[in-house]
Amino acid sequence: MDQSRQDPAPDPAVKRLSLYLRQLESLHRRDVKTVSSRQLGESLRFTDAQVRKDLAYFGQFGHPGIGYTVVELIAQVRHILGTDKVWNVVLIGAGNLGRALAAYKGFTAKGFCLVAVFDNDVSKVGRKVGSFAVQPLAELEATVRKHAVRMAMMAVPADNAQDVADQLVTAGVRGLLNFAPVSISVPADVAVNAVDLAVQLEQLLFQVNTSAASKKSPG
Amino acid sequence: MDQSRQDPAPDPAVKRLSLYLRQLESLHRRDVKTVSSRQLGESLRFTDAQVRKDLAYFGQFGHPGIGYTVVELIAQVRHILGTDKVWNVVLIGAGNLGRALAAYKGFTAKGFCLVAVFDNDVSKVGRKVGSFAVQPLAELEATVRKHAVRMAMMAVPADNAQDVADQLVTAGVRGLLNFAPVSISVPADVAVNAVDLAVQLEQLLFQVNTSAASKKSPG
DNA sequence: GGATGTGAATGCATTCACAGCA
DNA sequence: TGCTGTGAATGCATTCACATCC
Repeated sequence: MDQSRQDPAPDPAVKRLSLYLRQLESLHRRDVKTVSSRQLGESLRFTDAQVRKDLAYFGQFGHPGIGYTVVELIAQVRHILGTDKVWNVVLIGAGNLGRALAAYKGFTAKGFCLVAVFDNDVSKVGRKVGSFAVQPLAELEATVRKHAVRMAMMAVPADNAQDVADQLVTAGVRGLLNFAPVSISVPADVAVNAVDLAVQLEQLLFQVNTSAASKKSPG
Repeated sequence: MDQSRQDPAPDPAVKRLSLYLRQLESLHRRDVKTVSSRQLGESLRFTDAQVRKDLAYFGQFGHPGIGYTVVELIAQVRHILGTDKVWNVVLIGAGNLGRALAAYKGFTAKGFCLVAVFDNDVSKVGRKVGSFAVQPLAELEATVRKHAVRMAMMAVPADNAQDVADQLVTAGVRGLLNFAPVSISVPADVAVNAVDLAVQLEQLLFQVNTSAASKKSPG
């Protein structure tokens, strides 16, 4: 299906790929035509060797003596990540965070398309979130099938998270972006990516207090 | 200042510490008294050795033959992370995401205290976000000083992020939790932790498409 | 000269395996 | 027996350094 597979492609490299893409898109908006591995890495605080090796896992995209041409590399990275196509997603949870996610422009800019919003709270069902009427979870499976949804964002209370995850898996969703502050269990063929806002702040606090600062998590 | 420092404490271990704490608090709510390294790690998909080594970086908290006593370990981990004290934070950005963050209960549950909300958009200044009237950034420095604020959450547009970061640093803030989809530059003694929602979804997509699934980022 | 791609070397994190204690 | 704490061994990611090409 894809071109030049070699090694299994290390997981940390994939995480950085998204950040490279973000930089590249920024360069493109500023009409920059080519970029070197050093330039691409510097604002992210990655070494040039790191950038080259990461990209080389997926193919040979550079031009010796020149660097990488921005539009070309953008296309390649999008293809690798899969964002050269549009993917439908659903959102579970119409609380404060859920509504913010529904309104977030960044998702559509990356090619994701929200197709429905769900919540089991009867006081929320039927209310509008953006252009969507909140649906009960009973309608999840039908919507997932109809729109070929493979990913869901979960912005639900901790107590409901496992239950909601189970329903999503049953409905056929293959990837969960979990904002609830609990770890959830899913079958091995389902992917989970967790974003715990309080944990992020907690980790920042540790960095601040040890004042080692200016280390990991660039962005 | 703190008890048993040995090695510089590996960064990945610190990231997991927050997750251990989350599990421990959950166990405590269920009245569980003691927990083994195996039990503590299993729902997070960490090995028992990993858990023991991580905790051992900070001291000797366990009881051979028994495990760790939950309340004891909670206190220790909170002390290590610094969440045994209350920390004041400010929020910049009163858009959709900002308002969701302001309302998020998870922060106060961890001991963080939001003390002010800022935005430079004149249409937002003065409006209420929760119990806070949105202030202009001109008032940032005074508020930071008054409440001894060391950390800020940035939920601002990408174009303003660097400018806002600069102002926060000038005002004396030492840690930034950045939700804007750009990398920002700060002095070496300031910590940045970035949360890019679109990047999270992008990385989930890759996992789903390679269907290797069920790997990293537990939670 | 300037830049990529990549084997080799380094460094770091995880896992193993076991001594020691309850 | 059950479990921790920890040196030693393993495995993996990053960095180095250089052959190669524009």
